[in-house]
Amino acid sequence: MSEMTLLQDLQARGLVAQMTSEEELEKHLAEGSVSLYCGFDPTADSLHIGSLVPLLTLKRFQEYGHKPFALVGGATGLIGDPSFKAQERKLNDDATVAGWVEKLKKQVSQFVNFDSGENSAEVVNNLDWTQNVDVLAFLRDVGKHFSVNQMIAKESVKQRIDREGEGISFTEFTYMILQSYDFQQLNAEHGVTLQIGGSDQWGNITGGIELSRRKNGNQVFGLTLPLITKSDGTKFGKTESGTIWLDSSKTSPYAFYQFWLSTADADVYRFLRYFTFLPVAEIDRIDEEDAQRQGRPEAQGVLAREVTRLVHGEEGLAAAERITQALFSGDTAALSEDDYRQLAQDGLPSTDVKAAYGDTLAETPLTTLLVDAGMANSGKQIKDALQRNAVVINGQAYGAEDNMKAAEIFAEANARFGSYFLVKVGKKKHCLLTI
RNA sequence: GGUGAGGUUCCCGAGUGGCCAAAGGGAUCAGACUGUAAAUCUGACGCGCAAGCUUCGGUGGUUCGAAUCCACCCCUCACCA
Repeated sequence: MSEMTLLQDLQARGLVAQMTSEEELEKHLAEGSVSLYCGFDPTADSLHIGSLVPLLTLKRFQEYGHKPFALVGGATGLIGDPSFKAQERKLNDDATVAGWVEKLKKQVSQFVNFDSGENSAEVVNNLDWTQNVDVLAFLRDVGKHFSVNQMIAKESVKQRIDREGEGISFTEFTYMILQSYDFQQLNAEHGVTLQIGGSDQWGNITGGIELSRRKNGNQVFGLTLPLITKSDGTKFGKTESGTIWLDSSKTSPYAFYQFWLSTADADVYRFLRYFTFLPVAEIDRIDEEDAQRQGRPEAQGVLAREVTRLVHGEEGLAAAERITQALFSGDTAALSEDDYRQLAQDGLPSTDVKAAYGDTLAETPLTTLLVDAGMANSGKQIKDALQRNAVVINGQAYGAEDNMKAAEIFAEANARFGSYFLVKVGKKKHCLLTI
């Protein structure tokens, strides 16, 4: 890491979408430790990888000596951010949101350091300063600073206002004011002078800058991160099996690792810049070397390792690599009994066939059994796979005629070490069945 | 409150009495080719191994037969007040 400033590093990584006055921000950051914040709204019981860039960016700031505040939106999560959302969203009830807040607090805490003296991180909840504000006071003291004319001109709500067939409720429309109030409060109470967020947050951030200037008389700054896009135009962070969560009980380290490993070539070097702490020069070197080499690039492996380590630690990474090695090396016969036991513990989906079906195993079609095991969404998919010899159990491929032969297939004689069956459907889906 | 437009299978979107489990596209899954890529080609794609079963906002009705017609209700949007 040479003489690069934080901003230069962020820019080299493509991590800056917009910011307020580059020169002044650069100067401000050079003056000493800056307190900054980023908000995370509880919309589920875990964050997903969409929040990873902001989380890692907080960490990047902290590594440069700044003090990060992770804000969990106990209040804003009750309202719902309309920014660039096509539709009005359903409200979640208080208790649910409160539960999510607690989980997010823990999750967010993994990424920043709470024990680094002066610039130790803090976690705050905007419910703390909003729940007791009374409506009239809010309207008079805060609302008065916002012009509806300006608010409806914001790009982030434009499509909801202009577009045929959609609309926006007053509740969601007010979201921007709440977020602005957060910034102003954090500025007043904790000396926070910078807010970062996704590029969709720009409108909300500038609102807070304006409010801090008017109410606190302080100049504060904003910086947004780019929307993560994929070259094929599909949405980042989703796979066939759903969202990639940061919580290991929702997305296992193995599945997480696999997600990154399957990053498209066209995206992988960009993602290395976004999601890892590897120096940009190092990433460029990997890019060049991959370009020279025939066959499989190295970048996906590096990306998967780095990000899995950041989110799930060395242990999670080791588990993910163990499973990957076992399943994709092609040599599953070489696995020891201990290895099989380890696979299940490491997060390879597993089912106890005997416990689940017992005597009815003989009448259970493979289609049902494998759907239950989570290998497909419907029996049709398994049927299709069977017809194409894509169902492989302990190295043996089965066809459509074997559909009703579960009892024979899962006989003890066929099991590895008397109880394990490694099932593969297609090229990438695996699970462990035991008897 | 008034007027108008709508609510179709994961998404978009056709379908206005039988030929509709419902066109087309996207997404997704599987196969070939590969690098656990991309692109391309092939097949699948409501549920069910199958016989068969259940869908077109909801409820009732008309009809031999309804996603399609009628009534009421719910929801969304736009404009007007």
